Amino acid sequence: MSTEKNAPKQTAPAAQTAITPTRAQDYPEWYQQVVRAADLAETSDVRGCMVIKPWGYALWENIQRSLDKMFKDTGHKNAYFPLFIPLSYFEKEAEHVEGFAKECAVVTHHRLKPGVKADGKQGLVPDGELQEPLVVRPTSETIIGASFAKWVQSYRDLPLLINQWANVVRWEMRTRLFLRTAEFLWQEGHTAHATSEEAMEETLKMLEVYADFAENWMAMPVVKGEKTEGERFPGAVNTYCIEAMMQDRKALQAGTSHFLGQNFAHASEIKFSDADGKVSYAWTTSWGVSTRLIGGMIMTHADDDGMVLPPRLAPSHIVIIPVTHKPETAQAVLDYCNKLAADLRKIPYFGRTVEVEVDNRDIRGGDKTWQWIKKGIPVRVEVGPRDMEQDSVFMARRDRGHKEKTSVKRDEFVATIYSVLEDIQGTLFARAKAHREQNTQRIDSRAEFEAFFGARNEAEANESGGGAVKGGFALVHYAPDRKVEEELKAKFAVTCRCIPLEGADEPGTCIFTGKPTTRRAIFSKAY
RNA sequence: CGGGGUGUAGCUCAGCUUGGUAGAGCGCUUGCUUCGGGAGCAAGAGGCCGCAGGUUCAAAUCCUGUCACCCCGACCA
Repeated sequence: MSTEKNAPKQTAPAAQTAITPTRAQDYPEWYQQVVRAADLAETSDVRGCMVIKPWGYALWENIQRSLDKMFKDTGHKNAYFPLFIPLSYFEKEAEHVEGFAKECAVVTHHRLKPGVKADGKQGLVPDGELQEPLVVRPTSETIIGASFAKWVQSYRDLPLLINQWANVVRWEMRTRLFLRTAEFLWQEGHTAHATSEEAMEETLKMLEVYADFAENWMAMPVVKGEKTEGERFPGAVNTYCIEAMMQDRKALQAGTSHFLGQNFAHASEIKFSDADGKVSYAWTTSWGVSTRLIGGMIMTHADDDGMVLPPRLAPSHIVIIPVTHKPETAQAVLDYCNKLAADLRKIPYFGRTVEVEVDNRDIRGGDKTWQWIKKGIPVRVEVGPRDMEQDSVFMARRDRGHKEKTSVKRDEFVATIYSVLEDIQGTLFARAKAHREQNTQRIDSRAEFEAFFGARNEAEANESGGGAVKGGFALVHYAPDRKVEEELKAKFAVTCRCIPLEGADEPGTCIFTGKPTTRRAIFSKAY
């Protein structure tokens, strides 16, 4: 980051924050600092790849657990397919190849031998060239399609509802922790159906599951919508998505669900005999969400003091910090804290029990407090000799100011912790939703549209940062047109995020072409 | 792939223009004091200055090459 750049702002007296710079000063840098301060992940020596640290991985495990149950509840089974895809499989679907060709890692050799490397030094060099190169999966439609072709013979084998938890590799030019990394973790659902209607129903059902998860677990409000042609998944007939607004008012595509028609069934020969003995190609879908969701959670909830975790997914809910600087009471306080933790851990909370840390590390209390604030733990509790005497605890919530602490009777704390966590969860969602609504505008002319996004460009250009910055979600009448989208992207860095599914039809005219339309679309800058 | 920048202690960086074989802050270790709170003082550990050549009595510093990373662009279901 550039300290010179931020220096003028520091002339105004500002409250000290745990994260520097603040969101208003330099949002992208703030994001990186939050990831680091919260100990979620770090960059690795491998280009574009991240190391997910225990606190971040625990968050991913909670995402997995919750989503996995939702998938199972809707009839899906987990399976696992190879990391390597023969190049010839990949070539079967023309649009698909074209869409991914520029970002593929390719395995061409299968052993090493001593030799002279590219830099002229002695070392190990690849040897044993493969007859057919293997592509490290950027997505698995083709390799799973090959299995589906074997598994499906009759209409009685359908629907086939499969999910895979896996890593994938996309050789992106520019990467950012969680938001876009060369390797990332995700789940990919792949299903095959006898009819187009069933496949479409599945596509929308899973979109609904994603929206439910985003809003009710991540506390991240989303818009469900359909992508325009230009933003579609390569090879898909329709792509649906959930889009969320981040705190800098840019959109994040948080999940996608694709109706693939019979394109991949043709490519992979997924055929079946129907009840009349006629052979048909299956209708397939695919849908996925990734570790990008963690990036979305950060940019939705985190503040200038670091991460803020929604309780339903938080790796841990409560940290108890014993105040043990007086040796004569230290052990008693610690015992009291451990007993409190044990009682809290008996309370069920969204598929698990309340998880509690007793932080008895030998470091200063203030350090502990700030570390946990930065990690985003929902509730902090301090217990010292005086609290113990009164049988009470000193509680602070991450959704409120760090100085706002209240003394609560111990039994009341235990009795109300469930509703406190739920209250935090609700507050985070309400806050994010209000932010989105404040920054969503219905726009009815091209001039207004340009003012909405153009003003922001000027603000960015002169580095003024927060304050009067405009932009956000623009709800406009739009008749899909690739040329218009290309122009808007070039001029304003704005893309059509989706055409929202919800809400009544509203006839109008496209603000760019004047063609008649039936619904409004969302335009925004995006990650 | 085009333009710009940076590689010096675990982290953030200074030193380089005007060559003389290394510094600060934070972090870490130890001690004392302090502490219902992101402490103070003191001592200590830690780097062949990205890599390879070259110039020179002498290179973190100058020259050439190379690698890596970052930023802007292109690209990004």
